[in-house]
Amino acid sequence: MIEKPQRLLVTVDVVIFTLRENDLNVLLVKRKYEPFINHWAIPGGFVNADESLEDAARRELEEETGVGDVYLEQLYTFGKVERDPRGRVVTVAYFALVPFTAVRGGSDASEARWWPVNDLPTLAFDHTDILAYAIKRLRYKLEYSAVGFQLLPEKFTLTELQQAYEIVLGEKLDKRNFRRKILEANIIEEAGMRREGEGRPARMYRFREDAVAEVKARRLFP
Amino acid sequence: MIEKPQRLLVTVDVVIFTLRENDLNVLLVKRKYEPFINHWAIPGGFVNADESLEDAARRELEEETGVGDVYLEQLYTFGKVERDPRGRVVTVAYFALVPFTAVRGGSDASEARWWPVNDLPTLAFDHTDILAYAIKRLRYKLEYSAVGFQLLPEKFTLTELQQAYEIVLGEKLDKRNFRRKILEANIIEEAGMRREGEGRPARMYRFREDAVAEVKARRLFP
DNA sequence: CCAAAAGTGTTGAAACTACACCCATGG
DNA sequence: CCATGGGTGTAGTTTCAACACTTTTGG
Repeated sequence: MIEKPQRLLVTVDVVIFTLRENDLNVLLVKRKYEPFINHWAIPGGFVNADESLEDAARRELEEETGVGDVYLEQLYTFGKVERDPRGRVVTVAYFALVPFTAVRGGSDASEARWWPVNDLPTLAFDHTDILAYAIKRLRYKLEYSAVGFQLLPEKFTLTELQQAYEIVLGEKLDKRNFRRKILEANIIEEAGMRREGEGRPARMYRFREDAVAEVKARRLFP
Repeated sequence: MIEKPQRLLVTVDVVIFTLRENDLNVLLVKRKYEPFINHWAIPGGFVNADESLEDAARRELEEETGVGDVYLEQLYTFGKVERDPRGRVVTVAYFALVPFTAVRGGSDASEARWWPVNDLPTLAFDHTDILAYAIKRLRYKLEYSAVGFQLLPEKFTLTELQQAYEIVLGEKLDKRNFRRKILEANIIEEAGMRREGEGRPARMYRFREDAVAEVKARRLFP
């Protein structure tokens, strides 16, 4: 029963989310080669023998966005035999949350652009499945934990945070209840008292470094 | 920047849980070769080029337990560079829940035995981490969803189900509240009215095939 | 009739939802 | 002084946890 083990191609794909133009957006790259030439795809690449999976994912992320130190989480590993027509490729999918303000154009020469998740092109490979799963997981996480911040700049107002949640979850939230829950969860702290703009100035907040982002206790939102 | 992609060794490891002797147990195998010879390890093996990850996991599961059609879920993919001293090996970890009654001795020649999760030997590779994560995830899933059934035979009493939850979660639960929540969740149905034994006969239940096991709504248990 | 396990309801506390007005600033 | 967005409290409802006794069977 002992066979010589076979080595497989292993890639990481990174679903990169941001908030842009009042919509949840995802970064896709246009493929320059067959198969699926000119189709849009989730950015990704092969894992080198001398780098961990997460290192590979961060490398991809940074190549595409210029951003390294953002929220990155392993999503799922996709390993159907026929998922790549060129041969057996296992892909470890990650998802990342980046503040749009932090993005610098990708250093990579590949053509890349943001797509609203509600208006996507047809994707290469099984990337439609991967993206659908990533969106589902993001919504789920937002309901139960506090990762929403990761889509915003370091400092933000409660209204901006609420808008982020509303965009991702696709539903309106009650202002008073939202603020109460966020503040009671004790995951943000004040960061400067005001800001420019119209109307009454808002308090700014930042994520508390010492806070446990995983608010396991109960659902944060309905 | 285009390099020749490197192929990696990919294994699946399957953390197999069961209930046995009033304890949560996990199946481990004793390694017959270096490295970590004579250490205990999570059962696993290489993924063949012509089988999906889940197929490979089910193959391992069946080799060790004789059981194929049980709950199996992908856990996480571990890919640090140095996790295997022989070289780069990425492992996709799964966890399985099997009713102890269903287990037939492994067909594999390897020495295997059940270990209570509270009294484990030192494990090979990074398997201590993998197992710790699997236990955490199992507890978490049990609180929020209804997978507890998967550790029991097809038909079971509510008392047996409650005991299963108590063993995994490591805490006593209130009988009346437990029954109310389980029955309101609408995931089990009656299956024969009674059974032999001491005391008053109990109703038997089975999992409802048409039920959605993922009870997303709210925590089932405190 | 006794031992053993099954089964069943209620009450007070906590959490949740819905809801409308005043506040601070810039122009 | 007005337009704009920021900020705040309460009441009714639902959910939750805590708790003890009666029922059914076998021996």
